[in-house]
Amino acid sequence: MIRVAIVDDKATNRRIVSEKLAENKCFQIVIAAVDGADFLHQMTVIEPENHPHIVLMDLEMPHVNGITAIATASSLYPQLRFVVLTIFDDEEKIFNAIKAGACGYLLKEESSTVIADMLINLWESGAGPISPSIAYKILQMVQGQTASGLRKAETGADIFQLSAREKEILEWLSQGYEYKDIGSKLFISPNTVKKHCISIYQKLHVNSRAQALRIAYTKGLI
Amino acid sequence: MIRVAIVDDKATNRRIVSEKLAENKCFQIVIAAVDGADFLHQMTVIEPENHPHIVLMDLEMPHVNGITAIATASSLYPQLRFVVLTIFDDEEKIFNAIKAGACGYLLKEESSTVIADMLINLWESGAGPISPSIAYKILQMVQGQTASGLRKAETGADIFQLSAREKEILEWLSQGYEYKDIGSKLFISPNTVKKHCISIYQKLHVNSRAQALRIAYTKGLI
DNA sequence: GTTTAAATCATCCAAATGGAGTATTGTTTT
DNA sequence: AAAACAATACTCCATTTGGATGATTTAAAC
Repeated sequence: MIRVAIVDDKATNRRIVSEKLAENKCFQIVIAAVDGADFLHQMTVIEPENHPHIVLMDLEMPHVNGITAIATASSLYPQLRFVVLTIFDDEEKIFNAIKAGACGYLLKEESSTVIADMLINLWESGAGPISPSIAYKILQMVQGQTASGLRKAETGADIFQLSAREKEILEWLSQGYEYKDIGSKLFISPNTVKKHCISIYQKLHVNSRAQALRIAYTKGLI
Repeated sequence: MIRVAIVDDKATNRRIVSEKLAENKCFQIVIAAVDGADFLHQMTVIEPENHPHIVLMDLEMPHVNGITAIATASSLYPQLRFVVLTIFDDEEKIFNAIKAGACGYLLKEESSTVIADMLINLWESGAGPISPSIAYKILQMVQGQTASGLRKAETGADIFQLSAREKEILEWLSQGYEYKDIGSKLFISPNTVKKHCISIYQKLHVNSRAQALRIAYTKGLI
């Protein structure tokens, strides 16, 4: 029997989740709390042998939000497994919840069987349950291609007053194409492409492709 | 119709995957390659309008392994989506594959319907397909509780197995210096610098400085 | 209406680059 | 001891690049 705590400020949500889990007889709801403060308090009054194994935590709650509650409770009760169960899937919240100590992150839109299966799997194998779309966002965090890692193309390119055509050609240059390739793509002579390149180098105050690409990459021109 | 490439050194595996996808009429296998080098070569001879949308990549292959192939190809063909399809689930490989540019990571044990569903979802919504147990390992990386997640600093350049000297020369190249400049700085012949450069290009599977620098910048080698 | 700027294309030339070899010298690894 | 690898260096060759210079056309700016 897996003991589960539900933390959500909406009574309707708590009831829906309870009913979803009730379809499977191996779950037992031992705590239903309205926010983080309520959950932490109930944990202090319940006997340790009746502590929940898994805590389903909503994020948007009054008084003490889910992130804070996870961060606090995971320190006080390291044996608890915290699963975020929410409708929010923005990177900020995902990242903070994970850093706070959540071992899983499920969207409320998941079907009851999926949620039940994943919680049972968490219980049996220890693998945290994660909704596919959340998993992909986490992957992107590891990849570093989001939020912190992305650069805005508009700001950098205009300092050097490159014309639209020059920006276009710089883009192709960065892809590794040579004069005649770019000429074919744009239906112009390779000589013209070369002319544009030299103009670009002059505006960037360099005299080789590698130097131009260095500026392009480091200043966010491409 | 989703065009798919399969890269696996075992003919049996390629056939099994083909048959799994053949159950769903919306997939079309456009490339079947035996290793990374084979795949990269086939990409150069196929017309761009027939390029695959999704590349299913095994990791353990002779000549050019999957990680290197993804790192190279994702720079050369940014529009491709790379999905690792393998039996391995150790953190080292997951981490390297993600850093190399994979957008998904599926275990071969997944059923054909699950694989098909996730690839279709990738096609329709852009969300990378990730097996649940893999997703949890990625989450742990973000949490910073695992070994391979912690030493992320060194990994970038090591995917391509560049020697220390080659990394050094790649660094100078990115600064915009030419053979003779670098030779003077390192007290070696420009001929030797050139030799190193060509070795670097071979390891990166490119054939120009601009292409090498693109990979270097986008994969964090410099 | 003239000026200015951008985009187009060309020719000539010197330098740099990419590629295929061959070869020597040290380390490692086996 | 042999094999593999890394770093060094060279030659020969075709291609690419950077630069200078001149020219035409079109569109926007004054």
